[in-house]
Amino acid sequence: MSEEQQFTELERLRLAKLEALRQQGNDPFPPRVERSHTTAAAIAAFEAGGEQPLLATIVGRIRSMRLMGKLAFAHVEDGHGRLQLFLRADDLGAENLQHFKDYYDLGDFVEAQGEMFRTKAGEVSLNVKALRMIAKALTPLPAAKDEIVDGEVVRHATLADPETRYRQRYADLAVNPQVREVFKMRAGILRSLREFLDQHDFLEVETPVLQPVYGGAAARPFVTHHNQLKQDLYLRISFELYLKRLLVGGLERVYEIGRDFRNEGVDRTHNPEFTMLEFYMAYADYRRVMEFTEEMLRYVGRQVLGGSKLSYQGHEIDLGNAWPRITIADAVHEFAGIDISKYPDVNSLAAVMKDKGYKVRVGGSRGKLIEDLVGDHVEPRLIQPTFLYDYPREVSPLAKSQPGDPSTVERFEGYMGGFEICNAFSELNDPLDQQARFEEMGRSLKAGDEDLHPMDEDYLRAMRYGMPPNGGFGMGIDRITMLFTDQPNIREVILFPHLRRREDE
RNA sequence: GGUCCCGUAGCUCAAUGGUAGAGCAGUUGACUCUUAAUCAAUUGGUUGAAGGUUCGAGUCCUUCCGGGAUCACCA
Repeated sequence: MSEEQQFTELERLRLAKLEALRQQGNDPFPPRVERSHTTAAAIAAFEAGGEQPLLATIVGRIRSMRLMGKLAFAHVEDGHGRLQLFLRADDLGAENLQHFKDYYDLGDFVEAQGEMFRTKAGEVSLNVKALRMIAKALTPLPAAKDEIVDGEVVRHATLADPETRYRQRYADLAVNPQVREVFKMRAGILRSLREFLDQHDFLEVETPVLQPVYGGAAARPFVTHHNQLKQDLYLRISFELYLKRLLVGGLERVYEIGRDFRNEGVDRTHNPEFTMLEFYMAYADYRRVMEFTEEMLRYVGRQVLGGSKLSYQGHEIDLGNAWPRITIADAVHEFAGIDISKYPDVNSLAAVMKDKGYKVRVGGSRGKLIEDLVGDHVEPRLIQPTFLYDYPREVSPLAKSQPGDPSTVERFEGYMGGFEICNAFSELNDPLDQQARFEEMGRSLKAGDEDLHPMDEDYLRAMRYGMPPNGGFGMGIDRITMLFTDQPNIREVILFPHLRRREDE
């Protein structure tokens, strides 16, 4: 490909400047740089030191320029803030100022040395005595202007097209400071979850991503192949069955934070790969796990929000209170107007749903219909943190049955902001019951084929050695991050979300 | 996968079926306290792609590509 085709007109202009710098003996990408202060530290040191002389060498990216005859201003941004450069012919030398005007562009990384001072307009700035290019930007950043309104940087005409933002996240991050904040918050959430679990004697573990048998959730997997072993492998759809093997092995409290992969539709709350937290807690039941969940999210709120309140899409959500606990039966009764105890079989339930004008899936079990009722009529109403509990047995093959009610299991889901954020149960630890459930599930799935799950014989063998009673828990990190950062779309909290490949990639 | 909406300059956006434009960025010039600097001039387009209707298409139609919303799917 020729240079003409490879570069845009704007890029070719910058390429010429880069070449000119090289001709003059200035490496536009030097291997080492000097930095005495971050921009924020330089400003803080100047403010703290009264008006004492303060020499500083700062580095960063040029975000704005205002060029005059014998004077120029520029703002440089680094990871900590921004600092105005003041370049005056008298101090820098007329030739050096001209050099700056001729060869430096928005987006370039520079190293600037000088003395801190306050401009007539009152802004703490660096009176530059020496300036050096440390990384030339060939492509202009897709942003225009900064404005300071009440101390906040407002960026005008910035990159807004979601497709470009996701495909070129580097440009999005470089240009949209609020996007950087989302991912700092995400890191804070992960950090505080680990802190909380570590403080409660949990052991962080790592289990296989490539699995010979997938399980622990209902989803189609991605399939791959190991050449030497001549064996198909699946990217995990959950960690559950591996983590519970560890309880058999005597690890009482374990957790894993990692990636799950599900070969399903992509939408506002689903990405094919997503980050999950699962923990398993020996000798706890699902009620203990509910309390623990409340504590854990309260802790995260304190650490990353500094309190218990958050705002999600116009709703005020408070993590500080005990979460209301509603059985599935009561919730469906209240929000969908159906008393499911009166409809003990799939046909009668389907009939009453039809009477009420609700959509009824074909071939669904009674449990599946109840889940649909929850999804359509209950879930969207659960803005404040809420636990729904006691789920239908046939949609929960890994959960322990409710004593005295074989139709439900000890399972709960946590809801917030109108969607599901976590799923937990008193884990089934009876190997014979588990085998029966797998077989039952195998039969019902065989009818609809597609999602036929192979039975995990090794998991059953592990259970036969004896698994302590335990409570297990899973939570989508992406959705929690959506809530904490007030983002309506999961792609906004995933650095490089999955998009269809384009021809030019 | 179904339905609806969108794709115009590097970025943000205009343009009754009738000459493709503006602001910012860029380029040239002026300017020693600017901060969306200002002032003057100016470059930049296969309107996502390919067909079709029409005297004439950014605009209407078809197909395709990509994105968004929504539904379906996600025990």
